[in-house]
Amino acid sequence: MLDIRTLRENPDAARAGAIKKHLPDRAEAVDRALAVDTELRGLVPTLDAMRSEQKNAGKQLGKLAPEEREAFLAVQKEKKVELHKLEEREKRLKHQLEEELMLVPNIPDAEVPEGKDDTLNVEVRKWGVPTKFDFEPRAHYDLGEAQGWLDFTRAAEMAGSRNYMLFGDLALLHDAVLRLAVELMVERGFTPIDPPLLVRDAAMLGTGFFPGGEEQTYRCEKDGLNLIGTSEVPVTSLHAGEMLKADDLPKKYVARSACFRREAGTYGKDTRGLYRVHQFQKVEQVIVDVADRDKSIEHHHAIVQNAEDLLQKLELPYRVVAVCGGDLGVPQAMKYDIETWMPSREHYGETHSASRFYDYQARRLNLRYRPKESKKPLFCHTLNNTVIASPRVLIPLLECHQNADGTVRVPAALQPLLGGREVLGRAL
RNA sequence: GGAGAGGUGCCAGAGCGGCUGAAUGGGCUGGUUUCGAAAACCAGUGUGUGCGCAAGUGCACCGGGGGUUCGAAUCCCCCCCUCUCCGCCA
Repeated sequence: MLDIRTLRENPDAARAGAIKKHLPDRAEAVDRALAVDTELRGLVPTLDAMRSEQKNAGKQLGKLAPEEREAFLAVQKEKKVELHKLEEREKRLKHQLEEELMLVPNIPDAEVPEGKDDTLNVEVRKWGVPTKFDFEPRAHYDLGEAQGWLDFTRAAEMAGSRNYMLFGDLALLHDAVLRLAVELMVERGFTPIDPPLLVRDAAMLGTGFFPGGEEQTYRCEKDGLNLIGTSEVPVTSLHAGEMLKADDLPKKYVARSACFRREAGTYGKDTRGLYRVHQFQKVEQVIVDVADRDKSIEHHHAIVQNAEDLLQKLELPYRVVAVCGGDLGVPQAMKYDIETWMPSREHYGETHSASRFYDYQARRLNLRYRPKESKKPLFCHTLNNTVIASPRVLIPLLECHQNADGTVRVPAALQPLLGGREVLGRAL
């Protein structure tokens, strides 16, 4: 969340930010928060004075003559009732302020392009060229089913739509690509993590998925737990409530986990194949560092580069886009997506999402560090990016690397993880 | 699931109705000492928020939320978490 002071000093920036994100109702939260804040600030001095008086009165009690005591206590009792009423109101206002503040989106950076949805994202750069075929290429679902690698029918039968099962070499490829991603990141100094998949609301709220993302989240109501849609949630929450040492920063983590998404409201969208599914595996990179905007931007570029390097090892053409305001999430200040070429879609399809938050998440998570120079604790900055998400990345892997006979070429980087094999599948 | 023990500042750990925002130790900062360092010694050092140019000062905060009381870190209730034992189980 934003600092209430930011709202007081520059409410227009917060409002404009929500508008740029095409969240007009969230812009209204700015004004509601400020109204509550004003009321609260009017109340507090009165309350402080009353409490101060009460405290001192208590200390004087012992000095009083016994016959004076009874009258004194009667007066104190009355004052207590009055104080209690005001304290109730203070409590309500504080809760309200917290609620409204949680609704106010992070302010998008100036460099975030204007636009209402992903069609207005702006291409930043491209690597490789969309694959050309001298034969009729197959879509991954046709290829996969023909090879006996994929079964959507039975998966849907037992688990509902948007489910899949991977078999044989495709199951191995899926695992190999995830392992390659983890290896690359560990080489680059990231600490591997296997995180919890079920988390409390605090983690969802802290990372900015709640309020707002409840409909996208599978919830285990019996235990009050939520299945994560990304390991960003448990990993960024790792140090919630802590006071980190400046010397221990930056923290760089890479987590591999299953991810679960309800995909509510996407009926009829991307219904075929492995593109939009309820459950997938993702390797995610997370950085927690000091509160320095330039450093955050630097990290941001670095984590995008990490993902690009992996895609290049996988020999997949991709492009990087700067995500526009309307396609930006509530907590993000700036986001790059990486889109990988998917022949069956005849388009680049989103495979990665790299966000920087500055201190927006850290503030919600109460994630702080003690800077070296000043002694005042500051909120950390957080960032994250996909390293790889599978099976979605299997779409370009199968489709771009397919041969005319239906076999699939294995990029050199993956061969050691697949027993040295250069080709998967049989001639169809 | 059953039975106990506990959650206090950056960390460890006392306190168990007012004199406690909190002993003590560690850490950290500054100083003395030293050619320099270590050690030793001295001093300072919580977080948030209000007022103030500042020095300073009011208030809140001892896992979270309620309650008792003129007054709660301390007493009572609920919840969360950690640990030990028993049961169950991968």
